[in-house]
Amino acid sequence: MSKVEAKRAFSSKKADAILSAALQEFSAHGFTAATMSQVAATAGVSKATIYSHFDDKENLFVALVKKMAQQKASTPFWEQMLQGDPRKVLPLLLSKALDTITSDSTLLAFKRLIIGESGRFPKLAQIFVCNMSKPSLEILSQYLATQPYLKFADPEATARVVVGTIVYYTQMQEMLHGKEIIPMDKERLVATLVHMVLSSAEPLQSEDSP
Amino acid sequence: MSKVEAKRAFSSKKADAILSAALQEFSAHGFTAATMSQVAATAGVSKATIYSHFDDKENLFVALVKKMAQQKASTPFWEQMLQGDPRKVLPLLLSKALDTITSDSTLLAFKRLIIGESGRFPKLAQIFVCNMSKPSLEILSQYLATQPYLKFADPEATARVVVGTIVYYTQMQEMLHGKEIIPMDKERLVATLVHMVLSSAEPLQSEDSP
DNA sequence: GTCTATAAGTAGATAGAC
DNA sequence: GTCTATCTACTTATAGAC
Repeated sequence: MSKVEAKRAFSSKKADAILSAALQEFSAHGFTAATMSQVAATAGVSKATIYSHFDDKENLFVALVKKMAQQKASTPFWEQMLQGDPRKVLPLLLSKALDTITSDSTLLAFKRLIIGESGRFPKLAQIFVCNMSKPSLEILSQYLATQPYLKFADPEATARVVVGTIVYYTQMQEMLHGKEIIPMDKERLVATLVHMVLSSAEPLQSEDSP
Repeated sequence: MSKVEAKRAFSSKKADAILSAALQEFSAHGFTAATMSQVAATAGVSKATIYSHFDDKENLFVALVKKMAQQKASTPFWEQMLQGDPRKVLPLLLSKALDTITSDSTLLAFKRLIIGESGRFPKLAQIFVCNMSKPSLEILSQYLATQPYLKFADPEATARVVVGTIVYYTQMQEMLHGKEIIPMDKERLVATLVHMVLSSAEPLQSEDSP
């Protein structure tokens, strides 16, 4: 990659270090409580260097969210898992999704940040929705809509129920520290959700008798 | 109520005004960005008066959350709605719940605040879960478990799916400003969710043939 | 109990040396 | 391009008058 291209993509060694530090600091303390001095220290640069790369604190925050949005929009993983019989695929997928989401504490803190600042930075919340929520809903909805032996009356709405259940569970248990207050076994939830999804579909034609 | 009782309940005219102002300011700007000067101005008192009622800023925040938790834990409304045939009750209840949640912008901002600060104030997040989330789940779970003509394999998990769907929808559409990005008609979601809940239950015995 | 005035500290942002 | 040193504004919290 040429120097010009690197410049166009806003990526340099220092800038990356700054954005990485910004992720840490903003996630840990929130937008306002995070200080430019601490971001500089974590990034191993001076404050002045930050200001030479980013206009101001707000701008740094915007750049961070945009970077995370395009980086974490890794849908290919889900797409390759969503193939085959829902009775086999859904339990595995949802179980795996729950494990992945609950174990990524960096992403957890980042989501706290986005939601917490969504009132003051609506545009950034929309970037998050556009790049991270929308693709998940669309991929799952698409999968449900194209099942050969199952007819879902409203695949889009069904996808909302599925994703909503997963997201709500992780928010309650992990994000809001509700594990001990409202305990719920992960597999119980997955089993119930899968059962609800499958029983709501009409069998389109018997797969045993062609 | 005697003066002593009023004191015991930590309620005085000034303290109430301060807590009310704190709700506004913290909700609008977040914990750190909200200033004690602005809280004082909104409450119509001086900063020193705030510090005579509450030890410090953090303490004021804690007092606010505790007050909101006991005030907004208004379950009696839902309890009286949850009576009768689920096929009639659930559509009405869920539709009403969505309307109520999406229209209360004060509560919306407060939830942003709780989630945003849940990393730095885990205890407050737990108070929220304990007083606002847990009761909803329990009441709905109880209702599902006691249906005479429907047998739910796991009422608790089913309640998670229902509440999760509702909460996720309001978070996406309202909290994160996703209305135009991922539009979804409210009634479509309710219809699909109700269908999924009912179709997942086993008919316990015919209600037409006793 | 409540206010005015102020102390003490820290934030974001920049000027100028290298 | 990056750093050190600094400026200005604002924050929490309090001391002392009423």
